[in-house]
Amino acid sequence: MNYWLLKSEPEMFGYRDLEKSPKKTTYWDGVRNYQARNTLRDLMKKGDRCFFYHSNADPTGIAGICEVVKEGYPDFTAFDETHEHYDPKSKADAPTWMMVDVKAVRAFPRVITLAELKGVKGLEKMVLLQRGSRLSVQPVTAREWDIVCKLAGV
DNA sequence: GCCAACGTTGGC
DNA sequence: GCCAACGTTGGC
Repeated sequence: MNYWLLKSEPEMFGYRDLEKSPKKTTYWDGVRNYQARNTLRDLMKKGDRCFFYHSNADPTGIAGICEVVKEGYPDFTAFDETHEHYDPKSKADAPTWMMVDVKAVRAFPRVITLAELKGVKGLEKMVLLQRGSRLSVQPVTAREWDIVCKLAGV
């Protein structure tokens, strides 16, 4: 199994929104970065687990865990002129952008904040904590995963 | 609201 | 292919 971290702004869509979604599942649309797109398209597999990270939030941090339930397929919001994620460069017969479906697994008993993660031994190389890191879909190692889950008490 | 870091665009 | 300008991300 592989591990990932997904960023979302909770004012737009937070972990609670995922839990309240039908079947606790949603499509992860709106990723408009090629490196993140490649991860969604090529690397994320059914059953993989993801941290759900709240960015631009108070506090910023990891709110819970979700699971990949559908592997990469075209992000159809890019085809819709009326959608805020519309991208005229992406065509239905040659889609530029991809998405996966994720399902809520469990909320952390408390948000594990970015500030807290920064001091933790073993997380020094976590992508999230690298200077200037902006990737919205990023890999997490099994070791990092275990450390964070232990911190959260799950 | 500020601003540093990053990715993309487009002129040359 | 270089690089300046621009737009976006995201912490604070």
